[in-house]
Amino acid sequence: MPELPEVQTICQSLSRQLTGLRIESAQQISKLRKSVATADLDLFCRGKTIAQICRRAKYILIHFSDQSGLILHLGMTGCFIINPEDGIALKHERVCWHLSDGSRWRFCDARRFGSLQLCPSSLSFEKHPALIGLGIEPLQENFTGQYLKELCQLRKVPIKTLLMDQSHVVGVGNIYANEALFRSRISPRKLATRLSKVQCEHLANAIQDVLTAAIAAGGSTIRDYHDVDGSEGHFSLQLQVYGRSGLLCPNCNTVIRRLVQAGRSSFYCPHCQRG
DNA sequence: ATATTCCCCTGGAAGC
DNA sequence: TGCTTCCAGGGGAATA
Repeated sequence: MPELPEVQTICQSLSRQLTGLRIESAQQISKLRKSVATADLDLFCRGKTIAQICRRAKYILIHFSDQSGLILHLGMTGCFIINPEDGIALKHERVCWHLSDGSRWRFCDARRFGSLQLCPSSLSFEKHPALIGLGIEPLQENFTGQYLKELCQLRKVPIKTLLMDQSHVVGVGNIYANEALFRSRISPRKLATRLSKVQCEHLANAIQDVLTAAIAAGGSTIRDYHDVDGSEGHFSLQLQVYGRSGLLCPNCNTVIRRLVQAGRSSFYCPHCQRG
């Protein structure tokens, strides 16, 4: 479900609502792809204060004041709800934390592709196995056309597959890979190694532009994604190719096509994206 | 080492 | 109305 803009939006909301609160107790209600037994989770979290919440790739990092923390991933359908304690489990509620202000922070996830991992104070977040192999943050200043060109060199994968590989560039998933390629007029099938310097410049800029615009719009709600307060992301209205096969290209009126790459749908305009 | 394929799981939409 | 099939913002393990 969530890519960088959605995770960023959720992090900002969590940060506003949870920073400074203490965890009274924690409970795992049912398992996720990676999760922690209730007894261990409760022992780990109990009495700790939430100092800071930030994002790395599509992971949410909960920093406690004792330097330990939690590493959360939303998978495809994960979401959070924070509301007054009512003692009633929500549908698909997987983990919950009881907080010092009387509220309950719930991690819900229908498909259970999400994950929860512990990061002890003895281990810095960057060295945690979940985060150690991750690639560059695309909104960082050193993510340039030149950097992307070097990444593409020697790689005989389609550029779209490379963009979605979190060990190279993080945060770009299926929606924004498709949109960035459309904006830079590059075919999703083009082999990474065959991109020119200029195309890499355009693509790096397109990735930054589309992610920035999506963050400003609060992300893209296609079906499941909602912010912590339940609100939808409005960037879905600005999507130009994602999910639009059979509809007309906004630039040239050619019919947008769908193809499958590495098991995921790609959407593109066969006329605009010939490069 | 690096690149596709399959699987994890649930629910909504579309087709018959 | 109901059953079946396909599809979904991710990632990791098992294959080629």
